[in-house]
Amino acid sequence: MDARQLPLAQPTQPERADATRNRALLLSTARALLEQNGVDNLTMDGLARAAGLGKGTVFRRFGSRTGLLLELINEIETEFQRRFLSGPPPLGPGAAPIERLVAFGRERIAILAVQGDLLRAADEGPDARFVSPPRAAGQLHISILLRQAGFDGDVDVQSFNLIATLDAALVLYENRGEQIEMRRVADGWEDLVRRVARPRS
Amino acid sequence: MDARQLPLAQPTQPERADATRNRALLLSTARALLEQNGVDNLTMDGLARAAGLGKGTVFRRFGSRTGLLLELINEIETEFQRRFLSGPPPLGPGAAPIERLVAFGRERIAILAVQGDLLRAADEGPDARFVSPPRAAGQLHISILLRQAGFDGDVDVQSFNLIATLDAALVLYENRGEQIEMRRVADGWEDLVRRVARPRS
DNA sequence: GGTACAACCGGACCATGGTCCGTTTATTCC
DNA sequence: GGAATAAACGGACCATGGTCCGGTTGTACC
Repeated sequence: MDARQLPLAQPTQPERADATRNRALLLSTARALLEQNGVDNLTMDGLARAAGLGKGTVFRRFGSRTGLLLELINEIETEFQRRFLSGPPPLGPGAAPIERLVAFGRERIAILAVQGDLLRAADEGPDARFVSPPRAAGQLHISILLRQAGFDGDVDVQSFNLIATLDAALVLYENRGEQIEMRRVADGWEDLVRRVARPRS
Repeated sequence: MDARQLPLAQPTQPERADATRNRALLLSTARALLEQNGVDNLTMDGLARAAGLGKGTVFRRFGSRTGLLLELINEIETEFQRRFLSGPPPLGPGAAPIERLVAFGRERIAILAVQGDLLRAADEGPDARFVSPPRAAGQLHISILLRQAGFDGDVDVQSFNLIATLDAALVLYENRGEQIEMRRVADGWEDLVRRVARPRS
């Protein structure tokens, strides 16, 4: 059992009171703007102005637009993580590894169906896409389950392959661009997992 | 047998002579800049200046930076496409479908090992990533081979899943970020394909 | 050749992510 | 409370992808 958590979730170094206040203000303002205009229209400058702060402040707090989105997503990801790490089966511990894997993907896809746009926007940038802590946590989880299931292949590589299959942009494109219902995508995940997990030859 | 080709490869509507000339000039200039400075330092304005043309011209010819990169890549993709559509086996026709699938991924990964940065840069943008003609062609190819192999699952969804596994950014991250040798990535592809293609249950 | 028109060209202009640095302010320690 | 310091702040500034439109030029047709 690996207890790695989202770094975002743990309290960071002591932050000055005004900084903390502004972070909270920015996050709530961002959420409001998000709900109102959608993620595509959330600009850093606009957020700064709406919060009555300077643009520099926004960047200092979150580093980049992606960083901001990552914090906005944090709640969703943390909740998901909690559920697959310690929630009820079949997602959480207690069910067979394969069943947990199946549930993991199905849950993920269900989340994407609802929060897809935000999740997708959050891992933009061709590089940063793989560095995000939530993604790393999910991949680690897959690795662990694969091993527990007695997977007899290259766990590292296959965990990359499996999680790539749950990429927000990919799933959203299948669904919206290609008109494939989420149900089929989810069934596809289950089928893939079961095929992959069977002993080799 | 589906003869769909890269739209890029077929001659488009008659283009005025100066336009054609400038397109060629821009492409060769871009290639020179690319070799010299790397893809990250190729800017549209810089290209225009280096070619002695206006920025608007560059955008008119290629639509966007991604469009330009797509044309730069066209040669590589067309060649690859030719090989898997009509080249010698096991990549081309003549080998068993599964073997062709295996060869397809291995070849793709080999190409990424060499031209990775350019290929990755070419499908940026969270949306446009799936629309690019080369990708569509590759996915279609996978679909066809899966069917020929008698695959008994959801071909559409699994072709998405399989091709996602060969994404440039993903493979490059495995290799460079996680220090997984390309050989392992390629072996992982083969293993994945063979597992997926076996009859269900 | 001349004329008309569509296509092309250029570069000013815009939007937005990100950086910089002089100024302000919270905090700590006397 | 006051001084010292590190952190935070703000907004001007930069780079770059992308748009626009008035002027130019290739091409077709007479």
